[in-house]
Amino acid sequence: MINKAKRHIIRIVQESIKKTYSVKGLLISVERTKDGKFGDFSTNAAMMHSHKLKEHPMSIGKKLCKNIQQSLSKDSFIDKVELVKPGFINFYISKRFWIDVFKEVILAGEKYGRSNTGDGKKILVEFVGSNPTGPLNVVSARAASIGDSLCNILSFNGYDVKREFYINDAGEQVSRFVESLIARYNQIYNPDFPFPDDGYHGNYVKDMAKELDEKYGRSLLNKRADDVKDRCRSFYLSKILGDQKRDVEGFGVKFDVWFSEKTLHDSSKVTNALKKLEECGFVYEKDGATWFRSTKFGDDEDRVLIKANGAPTYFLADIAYHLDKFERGFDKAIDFMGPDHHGHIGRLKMAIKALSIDEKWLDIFIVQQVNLMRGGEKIKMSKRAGRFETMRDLVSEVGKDAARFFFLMRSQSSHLDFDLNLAKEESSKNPVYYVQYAHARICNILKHAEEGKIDMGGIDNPNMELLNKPDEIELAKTLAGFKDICEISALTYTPHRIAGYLLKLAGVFHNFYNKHRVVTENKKLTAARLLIVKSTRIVLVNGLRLLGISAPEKM
RNA sequence: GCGCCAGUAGCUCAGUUGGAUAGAGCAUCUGCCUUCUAAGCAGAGGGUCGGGGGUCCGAAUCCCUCCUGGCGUACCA
Repeated sequence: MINKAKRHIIRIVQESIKKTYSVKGLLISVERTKDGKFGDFSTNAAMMHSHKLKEHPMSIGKKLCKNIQQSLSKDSFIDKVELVKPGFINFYISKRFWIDVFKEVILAGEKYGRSNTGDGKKILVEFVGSNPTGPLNVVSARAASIGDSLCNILSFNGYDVKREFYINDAGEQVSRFVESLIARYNQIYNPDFPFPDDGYHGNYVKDMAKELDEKYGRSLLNKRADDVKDRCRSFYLSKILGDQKRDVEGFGVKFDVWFSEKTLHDSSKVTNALKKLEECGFVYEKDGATWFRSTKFGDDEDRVLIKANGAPTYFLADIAYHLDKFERGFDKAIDFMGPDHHGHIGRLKMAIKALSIDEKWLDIFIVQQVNLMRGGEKIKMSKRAGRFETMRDLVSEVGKDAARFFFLMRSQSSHLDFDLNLAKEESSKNPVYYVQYAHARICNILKHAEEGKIDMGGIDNPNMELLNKPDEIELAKTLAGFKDICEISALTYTPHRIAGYLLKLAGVFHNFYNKHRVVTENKKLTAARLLIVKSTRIVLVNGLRLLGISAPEKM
């Protein structure tokens, strides 16, 4: 709808330029105005080209404007064209044009807002992935909301999207965890058994040791160390991954692939990646270790790929992982990483470059930290104390909808203060309810209309001309903007725009609701207004679905 | 020291890639429920967009510089 208008206006302006000036190749842009007092669309053509044409913007604008006005046919959907102060040419669109949106929405239904900008491109989004050394925390919850919602949005725009969870089930941290677990297990029988200095202190390790004890009893005490490690490893991994999977699914996220880092090592993909880097000439040996010449790409120092002890670093494994993604045929890969991965990003991109993969193939975003607040007080998060920091506790306290919405209101790159009291509050202060309430209200109107058994003679084709109140037009314009928002949000990987849009739409609707009754004695008007309300509902539902948030019919 | 991110209303944050008088929510104040949900609406106050330069017809947005905060700067992940 908006695109249609935009294209039309661009053509008109171009023709007008052609008629007035002989200069060729002048680009013009037409934008939606952000304020209604400047009309609906505007072009800055006169200002943009005043330099090239060596003429004052207002003077150019005057000519163009006059031309355009003359060329408008009587049945054009452009009501008015005017030239304003610095040189903007503003276009006012007729009410009739906007009103058509309601029918368009109803017709498209759950498809309304979709686009095909993705053109079936295969895109892999990796998010949440973490060390399997404990329950998922609130930052993971934030990443889950953002990653999942972005995937929804990308699919909505015609991309072929896969969600992937990377399990860091190899390397140092896992060994450390196993050591901690073995220590806790031993402590059941011998309280003096030493606990490793760099071990995991959380209480869940003790709980897990108890479960281990339930399964094996004393039998592990006198087994070979290697054997014990293996058993503990697989015991705890399946346990923790099971928990993480449940947490994530309880949050409404379903991953297509749970990718194990260990399989990269086992399948020699890691060594292959190293070989490729070698072939490209960016690898050398020093001090018994194998290094990546990242300084060639602007790094401060070169980075280790194979440690002196012969074990590959996380860095090398991650290179192998991304090479694997590339070889799986994805047109694009997106990673969401935790704040602690800051330094890693640049290096990973360097490695990608070294493998002569297009830099633009990989985009990496940091999901910033979350401060949990309660009544203005920051809750101190400490892994040791194992206090309120897990995704599960968060969801059980504030609910999936509130948690997701709060995470999706903000852009992922900024630090977030998450107020638990506010998220829990069932009141006007809580933005989640604000949006959901709009939906519930609509459902109630529809129910009311049905119960009233109002006979809608000729309801099949209500007379939309009856809709001419400013609030109705405003609603139409807002609904028309949904598609643009979806597209921008997909193109810039910013799901929070959808949340922002929904808040706006809910506001416009609440305003309309308070000023006008939908179901009245006036049957024709009722029929037309029911169409408004139904189409608003569709957009609310579509938007909430993109965020993974429910649209309750009653509140 | 170096690198990345941030600094916008009392608080928490948006700002569609350079547009017009910088926007929401919370908090504060004033109105609105015999009529489809008041979890709502309308209105008011509140700003040197961290400071200073520069580019441009036009800057919160781009460039330079300084100040402040967070994080990173491992043969951890």
